Amino acid sequence: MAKDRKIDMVILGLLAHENLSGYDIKKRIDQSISFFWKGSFGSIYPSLSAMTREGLVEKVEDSERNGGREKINYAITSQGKEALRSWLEDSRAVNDMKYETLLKLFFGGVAEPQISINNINAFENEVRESLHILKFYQDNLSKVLNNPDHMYYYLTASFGVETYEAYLRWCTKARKMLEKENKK
Amino acid sequence: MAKDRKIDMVILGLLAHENLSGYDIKKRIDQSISFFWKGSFGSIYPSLSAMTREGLVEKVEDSERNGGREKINYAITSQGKEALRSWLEDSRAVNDMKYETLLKLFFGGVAEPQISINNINAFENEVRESLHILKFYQDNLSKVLNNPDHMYYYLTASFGVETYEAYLRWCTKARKMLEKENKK
DNA sequence: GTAATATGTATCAAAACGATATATCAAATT
DNA sequence: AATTTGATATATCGTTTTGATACATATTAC
Repeated sequence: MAKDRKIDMVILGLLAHENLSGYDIKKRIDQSISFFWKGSFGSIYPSLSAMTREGLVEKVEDSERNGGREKINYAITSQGKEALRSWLEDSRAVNDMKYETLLKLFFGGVAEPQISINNINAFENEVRESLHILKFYQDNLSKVLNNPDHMYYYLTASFGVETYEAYLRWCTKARKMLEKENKK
Repeated sequence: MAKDRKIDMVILGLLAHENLSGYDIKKRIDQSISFFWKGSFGSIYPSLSAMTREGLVEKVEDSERNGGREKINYAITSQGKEALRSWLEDSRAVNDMKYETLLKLFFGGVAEPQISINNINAFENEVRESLHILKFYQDNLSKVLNNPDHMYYYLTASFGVETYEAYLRWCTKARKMLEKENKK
């Protein structure tokens, strides 16, 4: 992977809006972008250390600490903002998928069709659930499109809705084909 | 990541059909499944060594060597077939996305809308190209559906076509919204 | 002839994952 | 009042994967 650290951009992007701790960053990732990007503590904390050393972020006082245990808050620096911008302005982007469901389906021929049907059903259930949540986000965001930031969030949510609905259409077609095969 | 090595299943799945070398495996991955799963030499060769040690695959003679340099061919063992099957029969699957395009869009608010339009255009061009190839595959596979294996390949190709077309529809909508914002 | 390209195996540093360790604090339970 | 539970919070470890590079042989092009 050598010399890239995409997690840096995730963190810088989030810090561009508000100061956050490593724990907060993880929460934001899980809540808002996890359907198209994930991040673990094992990459977040080392990235914060590295970026502090490199001057892209800096530690700030834990203001408004009303209870809860002490936390280390980070702020983006002007250098960090520059790094974020130049990444944004570079239209090259790597979109990397790992669909274990498709991997199993691709090799489905070594087992009975029913096995593949089960795998598709499990996938479909997960997708249905996530789609529900995504639609809820999309709906809420559609009401605050006057705020430019929210428009960007709305567009990513819409991407999710559009693709997840495509997944479900495919599930129906694929299952039909496999059930036909199963009856042979 | 600890204790999983998904690349093992990719290799076992491919070896279930024919004996292959590490180099061949890489080619098969790039040609057939790269739109939903990737694999590098840096994971393939260590996996082959580990699985040989564990008895899931074994080295076989390089039959039909008509020129070309010497290669190390591998075959799946009965133990390997068992491992492949029990993975297939487990309907739990992790589908993990890394859409750098969406990441950039999510943080689009820190730059001008034109930047995001450029990013979407770059994405759209890539998708259009891949869709072309996927449709070609799908078309060819639709003619040989009598072979059960080909049906599974057809279904994965169809998944790609369905989702890539959804991507393109979304691109058009997103661009429109951003162009409106750009004129403000 | 020789330069460029394709074939082939292998390893390395860096990045990311998922699990785990450790600790603090608030709320609920006993 | 003491204890357990669970949320908050930081950090690190072993494992997997990536992408780059090294190295060597065979084929094709000029």
